[in-house]
Amino acid sequence: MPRSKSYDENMVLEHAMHVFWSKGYKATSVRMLEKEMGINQFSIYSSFINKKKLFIKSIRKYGEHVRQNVYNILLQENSGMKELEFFLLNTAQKKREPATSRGCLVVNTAAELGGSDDEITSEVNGYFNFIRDMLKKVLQTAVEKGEISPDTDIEKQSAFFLGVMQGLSVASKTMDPDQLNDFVSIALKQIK
Amino acid sequence: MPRSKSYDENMVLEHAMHVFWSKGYKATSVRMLEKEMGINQFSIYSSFINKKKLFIKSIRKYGEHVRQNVYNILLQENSGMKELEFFLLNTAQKKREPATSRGCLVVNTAAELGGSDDEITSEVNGYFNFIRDMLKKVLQTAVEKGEISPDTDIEKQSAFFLGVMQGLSVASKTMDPDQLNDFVSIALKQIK
DNA sequence: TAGATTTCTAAGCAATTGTTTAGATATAGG
DNA sequence: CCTATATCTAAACAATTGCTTAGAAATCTA
Repeated sequence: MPRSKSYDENMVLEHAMHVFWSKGYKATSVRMLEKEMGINQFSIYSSFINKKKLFIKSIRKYGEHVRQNVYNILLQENSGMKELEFFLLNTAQKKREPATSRGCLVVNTAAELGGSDDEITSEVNGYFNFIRDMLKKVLQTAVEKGEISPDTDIEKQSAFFLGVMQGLSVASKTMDPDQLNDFVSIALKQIK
Repeated sequence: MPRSKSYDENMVLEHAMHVFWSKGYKATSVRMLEKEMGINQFSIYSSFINKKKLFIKSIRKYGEHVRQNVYNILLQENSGMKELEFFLLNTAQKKREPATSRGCLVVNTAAELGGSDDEITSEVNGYFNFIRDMLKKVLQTAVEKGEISPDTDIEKQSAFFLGVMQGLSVASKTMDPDQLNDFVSIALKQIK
């Protein structure tokens, strides 16, 4: 009997994610979301309840996005040091593209909202746990492949590379490509 | 003939800086600034023109603050590797104190506002140039003292440690003290 | 002490914020 | 082809935003 939705919740959520990614949480108004998502405020609230819940869903969507388009190589079963090296040098080089100068949505969120909201904080922590777990696995594989020393302290190194990636997100907005390259190169050289 | 100001512009600016530091630019309202600075909106606008200009002055004030209270050791003429090591391990350990979980105001600003405003962007860049120059000098001294190899590429290493410090600001909000320690330890070990 | 001049108080401004609501519109099942 | 029910449009909501203003209060010079 009911009327059917004229939009795909998954599609409009992806648009919302990009707005939050570009502008940050506070600077994104519901009016902007309306335009960018292509649906009315009523529809936003009926699908996502309120702005904060939409933001949290956007962070999750961002997680899906990077899994598929950014960390896909690192998430492959046999990815090791070569892939990590390629990934880091590659993201350092991508600086010129404006899409990269947005940095990481989750790093931006951690910086903007700090620990001011519990739900958002736990979402942020969940994301970084995922990144660290991914790094652990990559480093473990690298050891098994003999690319790095079997004495490598994977726990410490995964914390290190997570820190480097967080720094990279900020640095991508403030450093030129050469400096970014230096930063990443030294981070990598250290483990060889 | 005129009436005299009942507040010290320098004092109230310091209070404004702390509000921006804790809450970020967008999340800080002029009403909050009124309360925290202890003066009326009229006085805020008569002394600082508008919110953005007050924010920029707050960033500069933050620069003074860290020069005197955070980087004072590193800024001493003969500071080298020992001081850099002490500084990094120390800030990694200070995590439990809530004052530290605010991260760095300028990193937060870079993340929140990206390149959305030219004046603010150039203020952010100026700050990071100062940090990198400070690091260069410290590393140069470390070479002269024989603490690190004379072959050290100071340009690259200063970019690296700047990136580490930017990462540290984000990580201080998301990592536990042990992980922070691991992050910093590896960053330091690499140069020895 | 008088008066010129600035600072302060506090109310008010229009614009924007997140969120809600009333009524028109469309659609699937009987 | 109805009609129940959900979706949409668009206007409105109170609260808050950054900023301004009119008038009262205070102070230094003369």
